Amino acid sequence: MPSIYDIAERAGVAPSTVSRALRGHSRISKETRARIKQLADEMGFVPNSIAQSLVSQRTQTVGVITSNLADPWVGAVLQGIEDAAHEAGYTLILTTTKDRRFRENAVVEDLRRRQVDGIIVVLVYEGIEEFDPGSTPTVLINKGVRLAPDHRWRLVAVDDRKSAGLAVDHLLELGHRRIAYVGSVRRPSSTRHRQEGYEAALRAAGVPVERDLIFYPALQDDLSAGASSLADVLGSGATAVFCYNDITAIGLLSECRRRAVGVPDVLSVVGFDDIETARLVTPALTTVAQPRHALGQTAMASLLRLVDGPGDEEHVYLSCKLVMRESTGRRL
Amino acid sequence: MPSIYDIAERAGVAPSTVSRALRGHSRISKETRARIKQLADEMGFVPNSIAQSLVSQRTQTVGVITSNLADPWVGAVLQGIEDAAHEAGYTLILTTTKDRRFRENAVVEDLRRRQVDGIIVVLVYEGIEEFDPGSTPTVLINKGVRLAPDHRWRLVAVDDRKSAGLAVDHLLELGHRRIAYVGSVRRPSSTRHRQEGYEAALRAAGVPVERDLIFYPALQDDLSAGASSLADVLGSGATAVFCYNDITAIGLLSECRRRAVGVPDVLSVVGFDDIETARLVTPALTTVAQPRHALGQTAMASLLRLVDGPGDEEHVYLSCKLVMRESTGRRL
DNA sequence: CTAGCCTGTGCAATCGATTGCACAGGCTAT
DNA sequence: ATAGCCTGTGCAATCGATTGCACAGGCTAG
Repeated sequence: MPSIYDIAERAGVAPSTVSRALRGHSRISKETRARIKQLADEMGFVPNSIAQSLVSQRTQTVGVITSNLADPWVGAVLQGIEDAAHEAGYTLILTTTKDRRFRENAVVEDLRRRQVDGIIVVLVYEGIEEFDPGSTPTVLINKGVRLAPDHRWRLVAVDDRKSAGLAVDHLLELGHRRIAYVGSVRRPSSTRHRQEGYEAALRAAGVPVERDLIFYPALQDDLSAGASSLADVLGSGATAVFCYNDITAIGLLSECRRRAVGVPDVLSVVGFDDIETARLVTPALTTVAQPRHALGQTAMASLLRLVDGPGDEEHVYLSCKLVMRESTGRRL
Repeated sequence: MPSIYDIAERAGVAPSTVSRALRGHSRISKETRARIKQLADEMGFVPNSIAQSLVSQRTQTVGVITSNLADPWVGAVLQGIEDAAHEAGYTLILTTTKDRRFRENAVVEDLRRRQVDGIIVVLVYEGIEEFDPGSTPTVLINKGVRLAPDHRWRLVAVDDRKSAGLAVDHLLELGHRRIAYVGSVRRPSSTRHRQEGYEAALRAAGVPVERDLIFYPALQDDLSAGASSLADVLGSGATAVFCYNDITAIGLLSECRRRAVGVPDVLSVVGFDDIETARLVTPALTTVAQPRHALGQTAMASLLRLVDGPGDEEHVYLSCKLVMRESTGRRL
């Protein structure tokens, strides 16, 4: 790999002249510049950004900490981050916590060694109170956690409360009055927010909130939790149900099929997340789509502002979109 | 951020002594070492790996080029790469081609600037004949492409031919004799390999290959392609069908439902890929699972060998596994 | 004719580590 | 007693760039 020294020698000038010629310094004569540029091309010169970083004290790099790369939600967010990073001339360094909570800090040390300009944390699990990014500018993207605004890092997240309202409003508009909520025991924080949104939407429509329309199936696995909740949901006299997430809704949907419960005729079902399967099942699932790509983009934009000036960034909450498909219909 | 110079000053020794103490050089006395280590801790010293890389000429970094991070297949492979990389003390630098073919070379230049020790390319599309990683050790993971063994880079891929055989053997064992194949017009290379595997399996069982059992629906979208092929498949008198991928199979499955065609009673259906949806649809889809995580791990292991010695690595083809679910059954 | 300015280039320090070589002092072996 | 060895530390070069300052030569202005 040729360096500017090799070019300098061949061109019969000093390395500093090569450096200046290549970066277009104004005091280098047109001829010298052209000659050096051509020589660099011929020799296949590629500037060593490691050396550049050492002097500039900037790596043009941001570290990304994810829980699990195989999670499609994480992947979509990551793509949003990458798009924004690429646009700004930044490159991503990727690490994972391998779904083991409290491993975040070990990972941060690695990133600090590598002198990342900033850190973005993308997690699907809750509970990272111990996390400490030190002095490195950090933005957190999380499915569920809602942080106090005085934390040292910034949060970009989905507004669970408002988004849940979207689903419930849709069911109300279809004429449903007895609407059930099936929550998740695994996500105490975000399920609570969605339940709050559910309740608020009902109240706003003048529909009383009834405790016996709210279910928290005890199973750890969302799919079977959803399936197991069907009996209760039907027993409660509900004509529609809003599920914590798509997996729960799909579990419930397949149980409907097994028991020949018509969807949406007998029961309307709404999920949350808009995973790929939602559009693939029959009937296709009506659900609330998270702006996954935008989460990533927004986080990156936020981080870049943090890296440049000590901007007083606020936490950002993005709204979701309702995606109407075939699993919801008018109350008959 | 304190450097070894700051520590040296405080400890009253030379920077070289600090460096040696911290890395456990044998000629540094026990006391000096302990004193310096403690001082480093107190000052919150973090070694600057940028500076280390400059002298060691190694960044302990591999560049990963992906087509699209939002693709779950890519995500799973990536996780395999990360696991193996982390184990070996390497960190990943992530870039994408944003699904635009022929952008790979632009991305490579970026990685070379950053002095990556090696490159792994993870693509879902075919056709990268122009790709040139230069002198950087490179391993390619691809869903479909089969390369001549004299290429400058190594390939880690799934053995499409053999894997397709798994699916067809399963159907043969269930007593099926008229087995259809639904291919994809979008993946000329890999669909051909799977079709070859399909034909080979039939022949091996003494079942003649019939051209009118092989379909290539003209639609670009796999889901509707699958759905649209059902009429032809049934018309051909097939009692079972092997689809190019899960999306095609799922499209076909939902068309079965719409037309009240019993699965697996009337028609057995097998897919390929084992996407998440395969286990979520009803009936759950029997399919061929790709060792996605292992693809990543193997590629990383291969790359590390390439980085160390100029090993004469061969291309590696991994086998898939059949996942039996509910969409296949005995021929009635 | 000379002081001062502009243009184009080189010198050398710097970023934060690593490492070959030199050297001082104490010890052992002959 | 002295040569030679070991131990513990420091000096200075190096990796590949960037950049403030110096300087030479040509030009313009007075």
